Formats: sequence, C-alpha cells, structure tokens
Amino acid sequence: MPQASPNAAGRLPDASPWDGIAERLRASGLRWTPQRRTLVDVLREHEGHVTATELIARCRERDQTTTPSTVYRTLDVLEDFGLVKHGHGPGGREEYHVLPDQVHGHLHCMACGATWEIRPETGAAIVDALAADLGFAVDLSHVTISGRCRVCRD
Amino acid sequence: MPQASPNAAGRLPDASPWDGIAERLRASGLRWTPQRRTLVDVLREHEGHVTATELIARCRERDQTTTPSTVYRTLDVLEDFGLVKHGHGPGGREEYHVLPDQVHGHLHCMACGATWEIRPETGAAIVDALAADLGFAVDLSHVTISGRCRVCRD
DNA sequence: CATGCTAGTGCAAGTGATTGCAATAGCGAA
DNA sequence: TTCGCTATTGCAATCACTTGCACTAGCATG
Repeated sequence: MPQASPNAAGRLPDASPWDGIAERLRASGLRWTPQRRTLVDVLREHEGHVTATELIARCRERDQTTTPSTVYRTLDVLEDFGLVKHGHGPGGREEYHVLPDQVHGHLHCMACGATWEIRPETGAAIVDALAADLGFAVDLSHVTISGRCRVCRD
Repeated sequence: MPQASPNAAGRLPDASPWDGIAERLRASGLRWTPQRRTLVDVLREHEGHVTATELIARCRERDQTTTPSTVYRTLDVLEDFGLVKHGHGPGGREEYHVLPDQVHGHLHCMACGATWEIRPETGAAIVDALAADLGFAVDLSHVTISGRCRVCRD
C-alpha cells in the first residue's frame, strides 16, 4: 500500500518535481485545491503514459466526487507547468506523458497496441529532416507515429 | 494559408479514380447505395484535407436525411479501397485526405493552423530512422506531426 | 420479374472530451 | 480572524465519434 508521506514540509535529498507544486501554483496566482491534490497524488505514483480516462478513474478511487471536466482542466494547468505533456493516442484519444524527462515522441503498434518512446537520436533525425524540408520546427512531444513493431510487421 | 494540393493542375474530366467505384464495390460483394453516392459526389469535388464533420455537413446539404454513422461507416469502406486515408488532426479529430496520390504524412502548424504534406523524400527519411531504431514499420499515411511552420516559429 | 440472402441504414444509447455558467472556496490582505 | 476578489469547481449541455440492433433494400440468381 503506497502511503503518501508529508512531502513539501520535510526535505528529502532527491526532490521530486512535484514537490513545491502547490507553492508554484500560488506564485502564479493559481490555487491549490483538494481536487488538484488528488490528481497530483495520482500522477506522482504513475509515471509514464496514461490516458485521461485512466487518470479520471484513478482519481475517483481516491475521491468519488471527481468530475472529468476538473481533471481535464487541471491537466491543462499542469501542462503549462511542464509537469505533463499531452498527445493523441491511436484512436485520437488524449494521452498524457507524466514528467517528460526529455522531450520525445511515441510509436504505436497498430497490431499489438504497444507503445514505445522514440529515442532522442532518432527523434533528432526526424526534427532535422523536417527542418530541412519546410523549415518546420517540430514539437516532438506531441508526435505519435503509427505502424507495426518489429515483432508484428512480418 | 498554404494548402498543399498536389494535383491541382491539369485535371482530366473523365479519368477520375472515382469512376467505376460502384462496380468495384459490387465486385467485392458490397453495394452501391444512394447514401454512398452522395458521399462520393461530395468527395469528388473536394480533394485535399477534410474533417469528418465537414463531410457530414456537405452531405446533408445534398441529402437532408444523411446520418453521421452512415458517413463514418462509408468512409471506412472507401479507406479500404484506398480512396481516402484518415488521420488525426490537431485536436485529435478525424481528418480525411482524399485521393492520396502517394502515401504521405502531414505537418500541422500549432500557431497558424495550416497543414502541409510531408514530401516523399522527407517521409522516407523518417521511415528509415525509425526502422533503424526499433525495427518499426511506420504507416506514414497516419502521421500528423505538430509544430511551428517557418513563418510562425520566430 | 420475383425472391432471398445479407450488406447497409437509421436510430438510439454510450463514450470521450469540451464549454458556459452559477455557486463555491482558496488565499492574500485588512 | 474576517473579508473580498476571483480562480476553480460541478453541473448540464454539447460536440465528435462509435456501436448494437432491428429493419430496409441492393443485387445475384432463378
């Protein structure tokens, strides 16, 4: 049972990017509400890729009164703070990537449904190719490319 | 707004890929219905990129009784025949590309909203990069990459 | 031309995501 | 501690898209 312990007050050596989020919000004139705390708690223990729907479900586990609109709006705010990045999954559904340590795109296998991250070097190659083509500045974090993975492409 | 339309020049009045579509459907055990005719009529005079919503609206101009589900289902069929290709636009919405002369991806500028096609050579570079990375076989036709175009990226 | 098989249609319900609006509640200041 | 401004919430309505199901109608065959 993952029990959240007091974080902001105590100072641990390896600080999480989530620490001080409340203060950072307030510093921008925004507010720290129970609903936002719930979502951040969920995100804190769920790094990687998540769909919006999944996040809503997990929030509701903790707080039955969670409403979708609030979650979506809070995710927008957190995206402004760089704590999550959203993209569109296979079916065009919202998909969030938590704590993007570095900007990267995603690969989605149409056959088995798995998702991979595009490695930085490969991503850079794509960015360069498109810059050379039309002078386009790609936002790699928003890219999801479909296809078939090594295993499924036979 | 720069809208890429490859075969805008020199269109031959009688050599349309849409000709004989009825027969091709029948040859596959499928049927040629008034509803399908309406959609094909709309598509025939609307090459380039269109959203599903826009197509539904245009169909309804011609036939008030048009229902969304039928349009979506017919688009699926036409996609099987290679007459349209669907992808997901900026907001994750369905976007159709009519008569894809060659498989290509799309670029979308987050700032001005314009859409470009990725040139074949550039697309090939992307495909190669991802094949080398994870052995991934990219379905280029389904790719939409967001970013900022030359003009907007200042 | 009439018939039967079944692809296709329309409806209605359902899911995911967004938005307008009135009521609520952070939180900085008094 | 109380007050007031306004960010945020929750609801309900709406949009985009999908799906299950009963009925309709293409069209191949006789």
